[in-house]
Amino acid sequence: MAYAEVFVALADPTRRHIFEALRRQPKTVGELAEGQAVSRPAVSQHLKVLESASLVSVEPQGNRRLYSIKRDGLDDLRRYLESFWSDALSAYGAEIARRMKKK
Amino acid sequence: MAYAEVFVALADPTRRHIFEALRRQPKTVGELAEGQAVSRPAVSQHLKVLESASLVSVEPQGNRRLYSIKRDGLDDLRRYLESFWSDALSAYGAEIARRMKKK
DNA sequence: CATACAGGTAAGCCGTGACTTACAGTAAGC
DNA sequence: GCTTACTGTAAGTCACGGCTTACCTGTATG
Repeated sequence: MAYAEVFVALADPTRRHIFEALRRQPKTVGELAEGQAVSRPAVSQHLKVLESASLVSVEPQGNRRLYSIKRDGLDDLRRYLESFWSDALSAYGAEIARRMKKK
Repeated sequence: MAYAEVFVALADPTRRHIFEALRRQPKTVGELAEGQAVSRPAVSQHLKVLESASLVSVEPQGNRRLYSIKRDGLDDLRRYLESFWSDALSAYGAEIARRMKKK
């Protein structure tokens, strides 16, 4: 059920921006806040949500905290989508079969 | 950018329930409302959101309206995830290379 | 036709969440 | 040690979204 948290986390535009800013390389909170339209505390709060959704991880480095994308954070969501895909396929097959019967 | 709407649409638990209720077969609004904890108008409003996110489609049948899952509705989201996956892979490769260099 | 049924829409309430400012804590530099 | 960066947390504001009730529309049915 972890995909539920992922949906909520990535539904917010600001949070997606932050998440995508981490695609290239890890960044500190200050660096992340520069690229965003909101204040630094707001970024901190968003990072908290992203972290509890297992989408990012932190590594304290002295004074600052380096955030980076958690590589397997999207796996649950991916599996969720896969299951829908197979369902859609089978439904598609059923529809085909139904139409062939009709003819 | 259609994945943004999908994130928002599926971030709500009730909306996910409705969406998943349509996995098996198409249903009318009344049938959907039975399986949910909320009122029928609420279901209608959720269906509106799901429809504008291209996740479901409607087919009026006389008195009632039959909702069904739109098969390619999750494609944009899927592609979005794929791009992250390749990014994560390359980042992983870079990390490996970095560590090998260090040794 | 008139009545009932199925569903979309309007209006209003209310909780939640995103944001800001202000404050607290910890590491670094002089 | 004292000050200066870097960050997390508290408190409070405000808008938005999800829900309900009430109402309106259109289709079937007697």
